[in-house]
Amino acid sequence: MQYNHKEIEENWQKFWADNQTFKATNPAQSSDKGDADKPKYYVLDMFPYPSGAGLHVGHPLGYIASDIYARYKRHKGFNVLHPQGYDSFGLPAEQYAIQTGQHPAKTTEANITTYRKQLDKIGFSFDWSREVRTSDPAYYKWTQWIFIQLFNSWYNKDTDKAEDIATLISIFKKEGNATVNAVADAEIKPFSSEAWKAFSKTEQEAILLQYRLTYLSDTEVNWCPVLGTVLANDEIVNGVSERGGHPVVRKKMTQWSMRISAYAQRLLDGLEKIDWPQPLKDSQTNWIGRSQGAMVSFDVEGGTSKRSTDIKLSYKELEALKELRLNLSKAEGILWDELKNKKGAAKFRKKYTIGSFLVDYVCLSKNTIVEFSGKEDEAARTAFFAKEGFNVLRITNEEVTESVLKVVVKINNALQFPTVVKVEKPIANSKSATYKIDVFTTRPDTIFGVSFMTLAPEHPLVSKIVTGAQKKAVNAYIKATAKRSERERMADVKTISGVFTGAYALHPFTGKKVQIWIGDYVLANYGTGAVMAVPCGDQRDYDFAKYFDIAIPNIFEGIDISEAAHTGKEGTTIANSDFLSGLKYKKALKLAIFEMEKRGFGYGKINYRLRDAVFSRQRYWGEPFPVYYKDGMPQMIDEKHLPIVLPEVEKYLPTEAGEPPLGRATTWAWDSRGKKVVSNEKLKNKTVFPLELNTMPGWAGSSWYFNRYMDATNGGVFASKESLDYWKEVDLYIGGSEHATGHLLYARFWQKFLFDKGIVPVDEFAKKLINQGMILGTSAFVYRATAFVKNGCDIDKSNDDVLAKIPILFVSKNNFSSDAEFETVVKNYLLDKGFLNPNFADLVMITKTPLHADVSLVNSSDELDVEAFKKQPINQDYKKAIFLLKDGKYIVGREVEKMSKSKYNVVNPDDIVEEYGADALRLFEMFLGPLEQAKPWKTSGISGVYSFLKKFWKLYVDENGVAVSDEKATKEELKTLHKTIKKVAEDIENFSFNTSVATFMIAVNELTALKCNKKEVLAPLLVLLSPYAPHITEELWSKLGNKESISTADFPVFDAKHLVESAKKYPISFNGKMRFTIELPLDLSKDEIEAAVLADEKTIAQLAGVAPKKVIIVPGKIVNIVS
RNA sequence: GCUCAAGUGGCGGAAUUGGUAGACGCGCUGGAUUCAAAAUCCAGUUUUUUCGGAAGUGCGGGUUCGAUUCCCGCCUUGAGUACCA
Repeated sequence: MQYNHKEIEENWQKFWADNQTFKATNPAQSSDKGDADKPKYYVLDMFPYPSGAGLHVGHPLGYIASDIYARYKRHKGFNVLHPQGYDSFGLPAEQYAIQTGQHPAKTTEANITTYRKQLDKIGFSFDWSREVRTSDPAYYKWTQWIFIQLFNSWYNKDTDKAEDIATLISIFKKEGNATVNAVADAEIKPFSSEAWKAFSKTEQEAILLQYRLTYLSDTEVNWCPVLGTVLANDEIVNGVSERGGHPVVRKKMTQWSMRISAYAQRLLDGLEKIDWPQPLKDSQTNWIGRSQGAMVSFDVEGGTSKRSTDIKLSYKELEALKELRLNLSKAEGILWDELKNKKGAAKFRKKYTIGSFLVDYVCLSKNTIVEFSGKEDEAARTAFFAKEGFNVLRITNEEVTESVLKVVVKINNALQFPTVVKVEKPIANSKSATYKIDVFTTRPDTIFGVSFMTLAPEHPLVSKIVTGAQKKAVNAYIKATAKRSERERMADVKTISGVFTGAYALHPFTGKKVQIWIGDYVLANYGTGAVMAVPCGDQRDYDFAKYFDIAIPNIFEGIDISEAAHTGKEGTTIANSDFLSGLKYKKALKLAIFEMEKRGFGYGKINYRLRDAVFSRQRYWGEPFPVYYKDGMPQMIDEKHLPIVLPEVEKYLPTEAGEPPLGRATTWAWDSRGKKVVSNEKLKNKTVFPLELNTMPGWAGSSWYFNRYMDATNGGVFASKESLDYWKEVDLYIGGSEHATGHLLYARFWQKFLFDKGIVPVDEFAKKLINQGMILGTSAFVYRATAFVKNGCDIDKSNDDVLAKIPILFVSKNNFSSDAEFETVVKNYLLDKGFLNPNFADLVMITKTPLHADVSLVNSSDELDVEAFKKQPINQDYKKAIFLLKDGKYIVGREVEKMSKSKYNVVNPDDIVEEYGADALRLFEMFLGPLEQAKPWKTSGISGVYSFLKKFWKLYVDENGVAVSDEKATKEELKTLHKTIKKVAEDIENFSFNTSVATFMIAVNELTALKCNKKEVLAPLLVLLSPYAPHITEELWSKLGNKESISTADFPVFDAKHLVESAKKYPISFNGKMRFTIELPLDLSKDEIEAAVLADEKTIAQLAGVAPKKVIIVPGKIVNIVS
């Protein structure tokens, strides 16, 4: 009986589908399988976008790996959830629709059918009963629902989580917005509770919009005119659109945004507790871009500014303070032990200066001071602290020594119910200055090196401060900058440009005048759009100063800055900086911030690069928003009425008026009374309102699909609580690294939000993530000879004739090794065959042009099927071409490139499955190399795993059918089996699938050599191999008489006793170089080994009479003789 | 520029608490079988060699009895990212 992969695979794929073998059971569902008692394991692949091209062999790589792991976990007794679905909204289907008029839903449906067929052929253990499609209204109903939840939430920095907007409204009603510590729009005006109540409904809504986690605002967006839509930052690569490479410009539009910036710190912190690849974590860290520094406010010269006259704390005083902090009294120490563990919003500091007072403890976020009573100036202190907005709690030494817990309770109460509340004050500054320039800096320690300031040309202050004389130049510069696209500005980093505004700022410490410039090296949308320039410490500032001849004061001790700025910070000592002089970076940084805070013109701040994510797209094929507009204010449609289904349109293009495609829909208005979508004609009615015309971006649906799989068919809720609590999170997530700053960041953001709202039980959705490497194609090249008449030669009629005679010629790779040789070979051939007149030989030059040849025409020895090549329709022109062979073969050149149609190197998995079977494909994809690594595909290699499968089959089956005996296995056979169990289990746990395929090959080679046919060995071996090659193992499993699928058979247990050895072939090395081996019993002592080795004649020969200096013996491992 | 990852036969790759470098497979060479081919089986395949050996994991150094593995410097390739103050 021969191994017939086709028959076997078809049968078992049908069996699995008919029996729903891989359907995962939820705990609530009644189950005859008893799966709910098993521990759960959730294995997920990043679901694919079903493109028209179908799958190539690179796509299933990750799916095969996750499938092996899922199957392994089933053998190990887990209840495994392994679902699959489609990210089916997207641009390609829409663009196809624009070109052909075909509805994207239709194209998508057809593509999904193709994908499903291809996937089914590979034998995945997906639970298809849980399939999701993001474009299915039953699915996007819940995407819309999540959007509404975001709209109805705000981010409370005090509790550090998202809260219902109702809590915010009740605060507004009670005390206005002064006490609210929220992540919100930058420009929010303060108002009292009375003012809030006096606002109209629309005004109130406009204010709330500034706090909501998804909000509508006029934002500068990346507009791509060719695609007719906005793009998110991560959809732009090198200044052009990721899809299609079209130019992108900045444009102001009213857009929905997601307040992801509220989660910047938590997204960063969360990375520590998830097992994701380091490079991916690095790129998320980079993208979030946390930088620690200070906000500093500079006054613009003009008013009658009064400088703060506060006495600054000298370095000595600071040191003394530090001393105080370390030497606490007994009571102080006891209390500090309790307070220091408080984190986050109630974090305490000890011995801190407030104004000119030193307080014992302070919780800055809660504006609460705790100090021991009995200080001389208590009355003055209380008054000052109250003025500054602090709540003071006084305690006594006795209280603490008696019961520190009581004191802590007292403090906690004070924190919860503060009597005085601080008014969030802007940087307090000398009020007389007309304008201030706020800057963010990561190097407040270098503030004495400031010699000028630079504003972004777009900075709103520019027009206000520019002086008469400079107005013309400044305006011209702004105009010139605006004309340049973002891309030009980015590409052109080297050119230094800028204009002096004529205005001066005052250095906050020294009061010295510094020039204010504008320059396009300062970006309007990062930080405050302005920088304090420290030319000696920043290369860009340095270049700018050099170019415009501005002073470059040196504030670094012993550093030469005549050539370049000094950007290092460790080990540098600050000089010429007043109270900072003589300090190292770290201390100077702290002290500078300390002084700024004390004097009120600056404060320590953490800045993030992460911007809020624009959530509107001017496209058709995406989720519609559950939003209508009343009085220009967005209104959410009640969740009862979801989904709001995508309307039909005639054309998928924007309207003539420039509205998104949904602007073409004729039935796209919301009847607020009838609670349904109605015809636009009814918009005249007072209760009918226009619906949102934008759709959601591609990442909306993919930001939560992993939760939906847990309870995919639930019509009542997003997923039931029991299901969410049971499956919790993805245990293993496999997919490409290209989603690092897109999908994987947004999904983490939504998960954290859903967690805050108590909807999901965990705040990170995937415990472990693996990025599979790309499979590259191995392109094949043929080399065409092209003849030219050399430059400088007279071109006359005869030259044309010379070239006309030369035929199209392809030269086999084994004919030449260099371009020169190529030319010689071709010329010799042409001369030989009379295609070239020897008189003109020197006039003609031959060059080599490599052309892609279809890889399917090349065999495993790189030999091209020339006849088939000529027959290909695309090679019409080469029908009569001459192929210059060698040894009767045409050998192609090879090069590794990305798989793509245009390179003719795409391999379709269907063809591989047809010829070698799904099991061979699965084994081969794993055998190619480590999962995470990029590696080239070469179809010829598959013969190795294919013949392995045939050999494997032969262990069980001979000409007459199954030939497995019940005899006891030999020691050798058991050793092979257990060696294999151990290695394979370790490999799967470590995701080292390539090495376990090698292990299987070794096992089969050994068992074949031993002529093993014992069931005792062969039955467990089937289970071991079944995750990798499920079809052949199912077939043999049933042939052995089993009635159930192999998929839940117990994984064989490793028993170390089968691997125990009595002797070891010791490698004997001399000075670390292995020379020969000696077999010795393993139970010898060190001395016995040494004696035996030194007595051996090979050792004596090697030593050649020289006495060994030292003998190193590691029993069971190695012997090393030093001579 | 910065950050990260990786450099091992003709090719994909294996080997890490530092202990026999090149497992396994492809390709190649020779042989068996066959009228022939495919398939299958057997042997060989890092380099060099005076057939005893010797050298060898990108390059240079270091630590060690012993380094593909650890440390320092450099080179190359790949990926990500960038006027981020």
